Amino acid sequence: MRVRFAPSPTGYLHVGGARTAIYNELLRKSLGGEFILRIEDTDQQRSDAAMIEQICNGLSWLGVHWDEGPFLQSQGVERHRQTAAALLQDGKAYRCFRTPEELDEARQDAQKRGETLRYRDYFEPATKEEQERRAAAGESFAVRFRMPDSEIRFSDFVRGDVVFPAEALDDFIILRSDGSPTYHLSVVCDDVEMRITHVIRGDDHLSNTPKHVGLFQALGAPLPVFGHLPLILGPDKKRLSKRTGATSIEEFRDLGFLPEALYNALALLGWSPGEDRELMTRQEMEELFTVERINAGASVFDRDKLSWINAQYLSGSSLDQLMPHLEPFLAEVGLGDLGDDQTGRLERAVDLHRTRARTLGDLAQMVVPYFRPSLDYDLDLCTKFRKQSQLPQQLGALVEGFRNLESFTAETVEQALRSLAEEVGVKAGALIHPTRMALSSAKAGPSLFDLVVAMGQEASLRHLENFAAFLRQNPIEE
RNA sequence: GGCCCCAUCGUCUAGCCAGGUCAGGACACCAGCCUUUCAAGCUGGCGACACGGGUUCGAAUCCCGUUGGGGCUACCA
Repeated sequence: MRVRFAPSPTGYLHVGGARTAIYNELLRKSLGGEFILRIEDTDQQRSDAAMIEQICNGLSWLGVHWDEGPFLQSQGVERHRQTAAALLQDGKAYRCFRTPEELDEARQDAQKRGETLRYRDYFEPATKEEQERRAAAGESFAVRFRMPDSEIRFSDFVRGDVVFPAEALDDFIILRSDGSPTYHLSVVCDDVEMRITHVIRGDDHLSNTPKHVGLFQALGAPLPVFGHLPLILGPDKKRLSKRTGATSIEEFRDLGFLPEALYNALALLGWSPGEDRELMTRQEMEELFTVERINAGASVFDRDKLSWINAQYLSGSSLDQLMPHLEPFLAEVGLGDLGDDQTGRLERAVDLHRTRARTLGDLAQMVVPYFRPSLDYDLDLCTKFRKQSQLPQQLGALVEGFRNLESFTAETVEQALRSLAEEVGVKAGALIHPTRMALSSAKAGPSLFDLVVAMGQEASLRHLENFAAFLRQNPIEE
């Protein structure tokens, strides 16, 4: 079996395209075969080389692998033209000498009468002899495919059997008057050439499929199996657009989502393996994937669910998997050149905070205090502590207690803090909370004793001393 | 307008094809537990078969219609 993902490089890789690519890959993996990447750049004006690279990069980042390509559709134009010529020769297509203006006018007239213009009802194709005579005389023409005069039916594994009555079908252009092939001709030619067996693409092509079926038949090529994926909607239930949030894969990457998480989320959008399975490894998805379980209805892309899935991957992945993805975000918060000697501390810190983060950006932010020589404390957040006149000296005692510890572990640190609390007659919490503030300038976070150990003895003492000094300088008298 | 497609909690969905479980799960939200705090985790709660007709002892499930969404109707893809 051979599948293809065939984006047109008129824009970046968006979530809809990415999901189509994912389903293609999943089907390929579950059935075995080849996955071909083909860039549909027949519209040269709107195609852009930078976009092609962006699409490939997006797929690579997501972890979608293709076996062949990327092939540029534009490289096949000569072959497509020859196909059109053969169709013309066989009388399966004909030269159309009407100008676009003429057609436009006829269409508008029909519109006024409340009708839809059907080319083949209004314009009798010229006889073959006349066609050749006028062409030889240098008259400009487009090549129009003669649709069969019968209904077209095909089966779609998402929709079931789809029937288009003969009256709804019309002859359509396969070669423009400048000799360039149109999309419909090119896709079919390439799908035939590449021996594609399964065509998975967006819903918007469902109505185009009868044209393609007509072409496949005229070419005497076996029909591939079709599957048309429903649209992905934004939270407003309208087609996903930039107005309502991120739409490109790169945006999601920059927002701090892991590729595995996005892949999982996108796979679940319109497909479900049943049995209430949601979080799956790629291998599990490949094993569980069947086209029969793809939904026909459009679905809203839920950012909250993606965030949750991302959080699950953030806490579930190994540090080895996680760290490379985190790197760019560390750089963004000024932690780009931490030196190898800090790797251990960094990993401990990441490990401590990963269950608290939803995105890589969150995580990078949380880790910042571990690598700052001193922290800025927020006066308002510290109001409570500033009112406690005994606190600076208690923290001083804590510094001494920590300094004298022979081994610096969560247990020994906890013991030291608790015994000091008992000594000075306060609850442990009365020392725990200011210590957390001292070390992280935050009022909440991981278990304090884990935090102290991850911070390290030297840095902990330094922050504690700084914080005590800050409190002495900013007291609130009561 | 014509043709084609779609319709279960706010969202993603299971169930539909082979009618018969309090319509199940997840996200979000709310509450409780855990706890030095915040998360995570655990427990519970809230919440849906778009509407109207049929067929049937019985309909989310089958049929028809309505409404609402979407696509195509290009010498765009």
